[in-house]
Amino acid sequence: MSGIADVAARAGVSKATASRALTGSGYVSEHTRARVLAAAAELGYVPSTSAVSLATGRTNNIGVVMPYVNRWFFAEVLEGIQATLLERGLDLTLYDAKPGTVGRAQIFDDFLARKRFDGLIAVGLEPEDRELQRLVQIGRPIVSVVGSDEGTSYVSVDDDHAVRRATEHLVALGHHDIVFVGGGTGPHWAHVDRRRLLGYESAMTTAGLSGHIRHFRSDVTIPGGYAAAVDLLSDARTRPTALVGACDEVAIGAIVAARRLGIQVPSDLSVVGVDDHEYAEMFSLTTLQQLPRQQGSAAVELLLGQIADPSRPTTIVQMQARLIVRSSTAPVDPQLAAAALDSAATKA
Amino acid sequence: MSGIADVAARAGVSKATASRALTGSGYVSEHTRARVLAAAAELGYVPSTSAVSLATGRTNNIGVVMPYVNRWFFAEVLEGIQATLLERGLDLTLYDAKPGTVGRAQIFDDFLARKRFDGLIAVGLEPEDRELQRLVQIGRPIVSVVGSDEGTSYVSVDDDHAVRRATEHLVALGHHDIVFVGGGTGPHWAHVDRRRLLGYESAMTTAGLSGHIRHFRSDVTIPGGYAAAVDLLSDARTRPTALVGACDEVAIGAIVAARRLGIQVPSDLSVVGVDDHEYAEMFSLTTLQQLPRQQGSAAVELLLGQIADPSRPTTIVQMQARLIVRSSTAPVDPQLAAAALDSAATKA
DNA sequence: TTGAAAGCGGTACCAA
DNA sequence: TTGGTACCGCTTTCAA
Repeated sequence: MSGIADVAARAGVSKATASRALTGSGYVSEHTRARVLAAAAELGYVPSTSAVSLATGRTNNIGVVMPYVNRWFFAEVLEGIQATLLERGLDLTLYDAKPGTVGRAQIFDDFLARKRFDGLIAVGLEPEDRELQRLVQIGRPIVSVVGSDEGTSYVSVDDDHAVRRATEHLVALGHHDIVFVGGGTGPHWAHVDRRRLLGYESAMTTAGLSGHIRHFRSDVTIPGGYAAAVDLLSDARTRPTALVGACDEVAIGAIVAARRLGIQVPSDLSVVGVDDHEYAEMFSLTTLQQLPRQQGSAAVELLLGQIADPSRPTTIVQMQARLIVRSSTAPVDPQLAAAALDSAATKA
Repeated sequence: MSGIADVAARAGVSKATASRALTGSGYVSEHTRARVLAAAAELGYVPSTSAVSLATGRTNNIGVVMPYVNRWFFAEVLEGIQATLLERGLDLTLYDAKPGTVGRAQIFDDFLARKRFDGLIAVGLEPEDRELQRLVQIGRPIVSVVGSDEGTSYVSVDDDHAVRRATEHLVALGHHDIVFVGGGTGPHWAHVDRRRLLGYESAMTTAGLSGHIRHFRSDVTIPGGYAAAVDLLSDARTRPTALVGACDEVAIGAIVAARRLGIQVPSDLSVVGVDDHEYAEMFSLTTLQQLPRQQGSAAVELLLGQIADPSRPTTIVQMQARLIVRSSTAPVDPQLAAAALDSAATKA
């Protein structure tokens, strides 16, 4: 528990000089610097973070706010952030702000107001107006991951492009009956899912399949996708030949459901997701890979830049998802396609 | 950005009185207290955490160290911790210490030494000796979740009991050929898995089935369980009639593998896990439920107690897992049992 | 019951 | 290049 005064005394210099030597700011002769460093090492000196913060106004800590930590995407982003901060010697304070909880209100009203951080990373937050206002009030740099239009810098994957690409892949395989699954089961859609739905719709329209546009709501989890797919696939008459999951979790749930129902993937049903989830490989899932760790990492870089120079303009980092073809997608079965045409004809 | 001096001025009292009124320590008349509180509210006063820490020596922050944040159990524990800390108004600093990384060494050598926390919760850390030493050096209260013998307080589920119970359940259904899957694929077993293996072995021995004891190594993840099960189940001659997963992830992976191989669960193969993972329901998995959130919550309580009164003795909270029977387990098929007997006879 | 003042452990300005 | 010293913002004796 020795302080800088002890180090200074041991090195035979003043506190001021010791501080300069230790922080590397200001003039210190090589000789004294060495003495001070040695003394610090001998004493096992560790600066008091609160004293440093109080004196400098910097906390060397970054706040991370996210609504979940137990979903793959969020956990990955968190690990990416953590790893990058670690390299920079910065701490990370986590705020778990689940929508609609008192805890969340408390985080926005009390915790964030304490400003125990130099900057904030908001992951998939989708703040309400009141919350957004709070965020702004804090007056610290903010970077969002999967940001909506918060007027802050953000990094995210190009959702429109990703799902468009996914849909095109299915279209290229001859599919027409392609349904989009996701969006949650609550009253309103999550922004990400909304954007992805639009990507699907525009790809369908471009392909001249606007008449086939169909979406089916599901929680964006594996059990959610499973439950939705059981509903969606049970009736052979309305069963699509292909399915786009709002994310891999939904897609995986759908694959599990299909198998349970005796529907072969990909011969009876093609499935594509977005994420490249850790289980994607095991389920041979064709997907659009986004790299959440890199997004986390990029968010840190962006934020640190903003902290270093607050006048830096708001920046957007848009990453492109990459198509990974595994074996959950296949050319549409001619018979199925014919059947679909028939039923379409019947309807008409 | 108004400080306590502003509040004091506005309330027409001294800083000292304002501080007393705000923190609720020491004598303050009702009248002045009200005035101070009102002034603080009007100014939107928020105390500077670094100043408070510097003056009191308390950070109002808890450190959490865990090797993963993207595995179900850890994420759940983390959420439990977070929620409980939130209620208490405490911040949480996360340290993601992956075994064998430079980041981990850095955490132990630099980050933890900064002591930016009043206490530490270590989740499934399994520290090496050097690390353990560091932990002790810090001189702050520590509580472990899934603790090994660190000489600290800890909370965990009774692994031996859980797996014993799981095994007994299978034995009661007439199974003899029961294999334990887990332990990771690395050079050494994780402590938890080791304890669980022992529980399995002792249950088998008690049931007079010591000759049938068999374990199969697998990463404790869904893909890990899947891969292991594919190996284990492919050969019909060595295929067990029942399987105990070191955790639900392994068990779920095994179920997925079995289905892929055309092996019916539970008629051809009974599977039981430990956890009650969020996917357990969807896979109808019979399991021993442990409640990681509650473990996280209990860890916080324990830690806060220790912080409030450092002389408090080391305490162990051992939770009991509860058997939840779903439909991944069934009485052993008489034919399979007979076949197993035959092969045993052949071997003998 | 209240106030003055001395820290808490650093940083940084200014003078030497 | 170094040292003295005034803060940073709050808590906490101690005296009034």
